[in-house]
Amino acid sequence: MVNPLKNNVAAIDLEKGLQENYGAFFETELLKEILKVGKYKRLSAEEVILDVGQEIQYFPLLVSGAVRVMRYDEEGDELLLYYLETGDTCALSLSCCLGSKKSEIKAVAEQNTDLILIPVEYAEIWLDTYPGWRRFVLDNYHYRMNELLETVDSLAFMNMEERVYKYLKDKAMVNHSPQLSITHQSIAYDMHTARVVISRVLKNLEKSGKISSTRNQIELLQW
DNA sequence: ACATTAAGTGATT
DNA sequence: AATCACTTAATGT
Repeated sequence: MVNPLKNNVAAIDLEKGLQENYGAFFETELLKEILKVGKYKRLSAEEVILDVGQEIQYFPLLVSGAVRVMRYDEEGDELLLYYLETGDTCALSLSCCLGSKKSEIKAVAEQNTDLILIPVEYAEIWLDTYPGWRRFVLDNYHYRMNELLETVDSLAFMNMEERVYKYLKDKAMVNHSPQLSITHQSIAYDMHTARVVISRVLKNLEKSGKISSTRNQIELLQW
């Protein structure tokens, strides 16, 4: 049985979240359609939204929070690709759905996150019917591509210390706080390297006054 | 008090 | 920059 009260609350959240974050870009008709077919969803931190090999059924619109998008191999070694923040969507989702392919990535909630889920069949049709939607999807594609290039650049051209520092800055950015609750091990995981390497690099960053750190806690002193 | 987990270090490749 | 082997420090029960 669906609880009508709970449903009602979700409906209000959906409308509010939609208006605040997307009201400016989308046509009124489109907003109405989204209200009709979109589903509101709350994710708690570290909840897995999508995993490799999963069929993509929904197109996500971030309303609050952040999502990290990562790649991993057979041995479970991971690499962080980029974050999605409020007002973003995962453009990869669309390219996947169009070819009805399975997901190439894993998406995990970085914090508690609210999103609106659009069934893919609508997302595809709207490309033709709403210029605002098309613009939004293409822009997002562009942003994600740029972030991916940034990640590739950091892998190819930056040394470990620069990479770790960038990682910390990005993380502070999406979490809106220079204080990060994180272990050396989990950084190593995200950056696909060994914990000892991270520990040593962090020590250097600390010596040069860029961060301060204690167990499970790193603070960026300038960013 | 003891076990577990996080972080630091020297030596080697 | 990665790996090994080990130590030390912080924390949970």
